[in-house]
Amino acid sequence: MAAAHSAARATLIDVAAKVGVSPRTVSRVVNGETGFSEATRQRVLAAVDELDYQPNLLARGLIRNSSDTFGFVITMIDDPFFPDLALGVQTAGLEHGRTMFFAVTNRDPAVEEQVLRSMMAHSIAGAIVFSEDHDQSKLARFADRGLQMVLVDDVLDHPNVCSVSIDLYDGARQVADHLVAVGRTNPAILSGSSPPRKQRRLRGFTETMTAHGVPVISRSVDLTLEAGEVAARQLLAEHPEVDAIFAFNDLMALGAMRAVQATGRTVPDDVAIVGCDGIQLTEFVNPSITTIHIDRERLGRTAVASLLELTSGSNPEPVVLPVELVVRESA
Amino acid sequence: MAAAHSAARATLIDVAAKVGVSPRTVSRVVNGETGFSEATRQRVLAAVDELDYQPNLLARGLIRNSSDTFGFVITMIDDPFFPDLALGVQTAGLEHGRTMFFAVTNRDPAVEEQVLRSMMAHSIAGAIVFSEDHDQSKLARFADRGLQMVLVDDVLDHPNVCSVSIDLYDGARQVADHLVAVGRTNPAILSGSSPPRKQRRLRGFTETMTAHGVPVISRSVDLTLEAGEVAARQLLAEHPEVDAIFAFNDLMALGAMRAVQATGRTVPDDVAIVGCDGIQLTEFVNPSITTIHIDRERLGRTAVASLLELTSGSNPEPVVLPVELVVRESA
DNA sequence: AACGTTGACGTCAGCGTTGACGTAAGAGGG
DNA sequence: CCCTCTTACGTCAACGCTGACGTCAACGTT
Repeated sequence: MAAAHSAARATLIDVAAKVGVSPRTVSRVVNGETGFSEATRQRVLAAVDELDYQPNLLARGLIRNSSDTFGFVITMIDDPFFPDLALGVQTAGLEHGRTMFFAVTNRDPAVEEQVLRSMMAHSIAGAIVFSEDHDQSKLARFADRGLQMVLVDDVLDHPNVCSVSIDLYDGARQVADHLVAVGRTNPAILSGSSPPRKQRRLRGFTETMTAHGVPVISRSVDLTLEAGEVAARQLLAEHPEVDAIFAFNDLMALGAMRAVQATGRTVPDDVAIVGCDGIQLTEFVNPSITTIHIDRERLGRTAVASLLELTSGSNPEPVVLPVELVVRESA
Repeated sequence: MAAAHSAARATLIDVAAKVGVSPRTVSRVVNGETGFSEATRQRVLAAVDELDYQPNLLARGLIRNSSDTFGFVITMIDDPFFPDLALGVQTAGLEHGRTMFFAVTNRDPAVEEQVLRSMMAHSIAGAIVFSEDHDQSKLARFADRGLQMVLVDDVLDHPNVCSVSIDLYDGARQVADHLVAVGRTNPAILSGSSPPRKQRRLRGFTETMTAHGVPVISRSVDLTLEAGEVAARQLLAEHPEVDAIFAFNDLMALGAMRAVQATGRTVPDDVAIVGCDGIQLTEFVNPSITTIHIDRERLGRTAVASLLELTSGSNPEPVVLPVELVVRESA
């Protein structure tokens, strides 16, 4: 079977031979260093163009012990939150000419370990990671081994790690205030099965409700539509008085809404529904879903900016992006 | 400004020194070659474990002139079709221990060029590409330079290229048959602004309708929800007799449905709506959308399988996956 | 006993690049 | 005219790994 037919890629040596200089000089021109005349520069560039020379990034990465590539690791991809985040990461990365390794862990710690190891083996410059590592020991170990990381919606105190998060405490507070303002008195929250440090939504909601003198029923469930539906059905069976459900993400909110409607109740008249993330879906279902809007693309861009800072040697401030409650029909 | 704190990674030489053999022997063990005793193997593996040795994939890629990494390039990511495809690609890739470069082109040919060049500079083994290159000259040029590619839903006759597609001609035929069966006589199709060779949906629909003696109104529009909405509004204004709209993808179908409803018409009583792809959204809107279901994850897995074949030297058969019409409320 | 064969290693070079350092020619200063 | 400095290069080694090939002891064969 024929191997890939390919005109062998031109190297520095080929370019150098063509111009009649040493490879080192070509390297200098290509990398924008100094130490060559304008005339030489022109001739080198012409040869680069003619031979369609492109630096071998593996060789460069090998001596520099770090490639220009970064990793992007997320837990799932069927929640539109993540594609939107990925778009921001990709766009910002491209603007800086960076190539990106990509992996979905399916919330499996073993997979997370595998992909981070693999990325390290490729000498990535750093990684943007959305992890659900419960104790952060794994992340800490990678950081100890020298992997620089930007954690999305998570924090870890380590010189190789910085953080980009979302002000979900405030978002949840806004939700609570809104629900109280529209007269709800028996709210429930479907919180995600995330690590406790990621439960700012839960704290913001319950603490604000408590301040209003309103008790909250809380359930911890999987972050999927199906889990939201099942949980809401049980919730309503056990607590028929519930008149508002705040879900950790929009998919769960949609699931909850279906459960509510399946019991013959009306949204929002009988039960108000509020989601979180502001994915496109929330606009198009009936009734449309009130949600905490997160600028996911901006979150991705910010993560890239922080990573570039981190890998260039400085220590970026943790970022916390603001959120906005978008009131629609469901609450 | 501290550089990344890192315990220098162990190399073959470190492992060899620890065991008391040559690096070449360690390499042999690590790569599962032959030529060492079982006792040596044990000792090497123990040292590998103890030093947490991981091969430097840049160095390996440099000598082999090809890394174990492959590229995955798509045009957009806000259409859930692509995340689902990505999930299949990622999962299958991971099963084979492959790391994946990822890029979104936003249908910009310049970006497509940039990312493919960048990936080639990283000596990727091959790429899975969903392109909208109108004339395929760019793809052909990359193939000529030696890049092995699997095209998704596209074909190109070149020894370095193979293809994984979807039987959308048949899908469109099923749609046409169904619409005729439920008594529609004035169908329209919102086709995408894709290259002609990707218009099998259009041909399948019109040819089948023609066979039924039914004329078809056709519009070519952008593959987005918004474009679908605008196009359907115009269509209904100019052709109020239209009683069925088949859209190239589900997002356009949803846009069309909104336009229909905005004119006071009812779906499906006044106008039937059929989409394509079978994204989750179609189940949850009201009315739920009849659509051609594509197994996107399988498509992704298949693409990986073909790429692995292609890069290992054989010439995989073009694959065409079957589709299934899922009849819901909208038609 | 001489000889080929096999297994289990080791040696060496080189993939393409860049860091560190060397050098020769010209400019500028005293 | 000598000395120093700068500019514009070139040389060499090394990054970590593996392909090609060499070596040496143990074994089996005639």
